Amino acid sequence: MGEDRQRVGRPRSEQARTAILHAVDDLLVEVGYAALTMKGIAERAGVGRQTVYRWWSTKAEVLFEAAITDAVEELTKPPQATLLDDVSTYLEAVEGFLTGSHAGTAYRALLGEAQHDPEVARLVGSAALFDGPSRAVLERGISRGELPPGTPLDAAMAVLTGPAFYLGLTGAAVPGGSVRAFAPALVAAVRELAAD
Amino acid sequence: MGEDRQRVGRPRSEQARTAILHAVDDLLVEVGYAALTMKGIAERAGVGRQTVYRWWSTKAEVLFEAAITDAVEELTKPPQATLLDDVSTYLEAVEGFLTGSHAGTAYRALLGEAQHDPEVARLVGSAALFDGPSRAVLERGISRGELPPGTPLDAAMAVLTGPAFYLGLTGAAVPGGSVRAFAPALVAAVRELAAD
Amino acid sequence: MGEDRQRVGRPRSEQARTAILHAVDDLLVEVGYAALTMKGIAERAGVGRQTVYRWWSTKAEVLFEAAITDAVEELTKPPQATLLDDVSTYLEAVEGFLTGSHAGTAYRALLGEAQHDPEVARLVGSAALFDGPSRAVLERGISRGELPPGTPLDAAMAVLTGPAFYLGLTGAAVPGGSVRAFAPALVAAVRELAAD
Amino acid sequence: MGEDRQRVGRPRSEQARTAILHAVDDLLVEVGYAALTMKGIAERAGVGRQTVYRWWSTKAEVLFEAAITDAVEELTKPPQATLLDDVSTYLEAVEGFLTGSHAGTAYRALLGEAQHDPEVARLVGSAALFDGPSRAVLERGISRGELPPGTPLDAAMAVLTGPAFYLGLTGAAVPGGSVRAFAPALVAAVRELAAD
DNA sequence: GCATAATCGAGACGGTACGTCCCGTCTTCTG
DNA sequence: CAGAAGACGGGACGTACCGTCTCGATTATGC
Repeated sequence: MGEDRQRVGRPRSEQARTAILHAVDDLLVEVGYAALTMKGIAERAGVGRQTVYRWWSTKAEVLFEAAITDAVEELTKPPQATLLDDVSTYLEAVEGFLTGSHAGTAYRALLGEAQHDPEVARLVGSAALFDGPSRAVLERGISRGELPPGTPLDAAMAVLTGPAFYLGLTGAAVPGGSVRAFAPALVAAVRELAAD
Repeated sequence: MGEDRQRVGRPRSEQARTAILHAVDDLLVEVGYAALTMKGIAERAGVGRQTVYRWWSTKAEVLFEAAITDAVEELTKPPQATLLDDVSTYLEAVEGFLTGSHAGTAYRALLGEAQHDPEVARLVGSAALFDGPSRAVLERGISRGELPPGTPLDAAMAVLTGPAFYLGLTGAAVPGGSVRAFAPALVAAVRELAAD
Repeated sequence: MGEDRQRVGRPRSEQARTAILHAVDDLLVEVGYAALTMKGIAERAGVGRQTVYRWWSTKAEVLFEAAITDAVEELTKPPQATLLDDVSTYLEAVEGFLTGSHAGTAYRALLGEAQHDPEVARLVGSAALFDGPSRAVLERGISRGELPPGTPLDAAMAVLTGPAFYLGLTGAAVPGGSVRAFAPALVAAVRELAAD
Repeated sequence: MGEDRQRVGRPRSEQARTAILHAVDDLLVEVGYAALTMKGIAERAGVGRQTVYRWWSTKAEVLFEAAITDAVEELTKPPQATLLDDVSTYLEAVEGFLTGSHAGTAYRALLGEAQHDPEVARLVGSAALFDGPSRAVLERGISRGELPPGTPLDAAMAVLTGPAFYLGLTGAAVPGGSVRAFAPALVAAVRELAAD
């Protein structure tokens, strides 16, 4: 596949790698994405600048690797008994992730950067962060019989994720105080999609 | 308020102001937001650097002023005969704005910057770009009797805007080829919101 | 000539210029030429790095400007009564300059750099540091009648300067303890040159 | 002395050693001394970096070993019939060596480095490159009876070598076109030295 | 003939200077 | 007296070498 880079010579230092990922995590919280620099990351990690560049091209790539695993975990919640509960839980997870979490801050920074850098856009797009969790909710709904088997998943995923995503990204206040209140409406929307 | 800044001396050059706004517009297209610099804007406008800083603090502010009027115009479409048509037209406008338009590129860049700069977040938040157009669609629905008077507008606006916004910002492919296909589902969702 | 660079805009800061020249002088003594860096010069002078590069391309150019005036002064001694005394004094000046003086250290460093950088070679060659003083010694000898008017000056200058230069550059011990002892022999050599 | 370094283990590779010396020779000509790097030498020689460092500390040391043998050879010319011819031939050899030869370029580079690195100065001083050849010329003069037995050799060597050395190092044009023209004057100077 | 040991090429490591770019401020001349 | 021009101190950029280190592989000696 390509995973066998370099067979001779000194092997890559796992210690340096984790020090860099930790440094980028810490610095994002401490100084914010705008003030995050490759120089700063290297110094914080106690690592040569070249060592960072050797394995990642931009601060976006480092941040992506540092944050994406946590991000997926935060969005994955245990199954609920009903579709409505499942959707409510998912919406809450999305809201919490975007507005209150560490990994979510990293994701928003990356998505922001993606708006003016196609390279980062490709990187972030490759994660398709919300796809797995939202698809799981829908598939559980189908297997429970709460949704017809022909439900168009891609469209339904966008319907489930969109509103909370929009509120999180624009920083708008959540109407009604909690995004859980959207659940019945979005379930209705998904059923309507399936009916077409 | 403070509209009478400077009563003696040479008055502010309107010519310089518009040259700067045009320059920022052009440069955004030509080099992208990341490579947009205050230095570059001043040079392109044929203007001293200080003159730019005198009226705007950051490139985000210049861009905001240059793009926001166009943005509102692009999102405002003539009323349609039915709620369903109105929603379809609105969705199409949002999609076209975010993915295909000049002003939309500026908006996405600003929203991106807002993810890592609270100052810009405040600026972009103050525009609440989608609020006017989406509220208008809903109010027309109410006045036509297609929606109950008690429909919760803020929540409904997020439901209408969210899916297209999500697809536009993440660069995902639109399921079914057009966002118009979401209209029936979103109308159903809005009605469900109103029913609670 | 070209001395009128920049007629508009902020003028060059004389304060920065002298701070840089002093810094380079100090650093040469403190850390030596090899450890002299543009970065170090700028920091020592309390000046931006770009400000150094704006007016000089290399550390050699800065050092040249900082040292060359002093160098000429050190090599210029008051006229003596006889050619022999004049030559002795000149030889002593050359020796002292190359082995014991501040400006001489700078000159040796530059001449060293000139051996592997043609640009520096041109710069140092343009100074022709020993030409003025050695020619003056010879012309006084001619005007006193101690040397014939037809004495070939260029060759005589090389004969007068060469031995002390050779000893100074190679770091060899001076035979007899003082380079003054070479004077009678070199006067004889110059007379022989003139006789050809 | 210390010639028995390592008695067990893999012996030093003579092949690597000569590859390094050849590489340094080639690179000096191709890129010049300033752009000569230990990294470049190792890569050109097809050798690990450590292998170079194991046997030489600096690029100056490698260059010294690569060039010094050739240098001595170039300065050693067959004896001539008379002192004047011997001196002329020597002067020509010095000039050709410094300005036209491969080994001379290396010597000039090393002498240049010696001006700002005492370690290199010691190394180059230890060679005393011109001592052997110039002393030979003088001793032949004495044995032929053209010079008195008491001629002070060290001073005479500096007188013979200095002018051509000065012209070669400063890159000045040779007055009269050839250094051979200096020979009678320098012979006169040496005789005057002996007479004191 | 098998362990020991020093060499080899390769290449990653922590550092540091390079020369460039832009930041936001300042100081001059020009209209 | 605003505006253009452009120099100022500062600091990050991405690159190149530095000299050291850690690999696996190779090639001698000595038990």
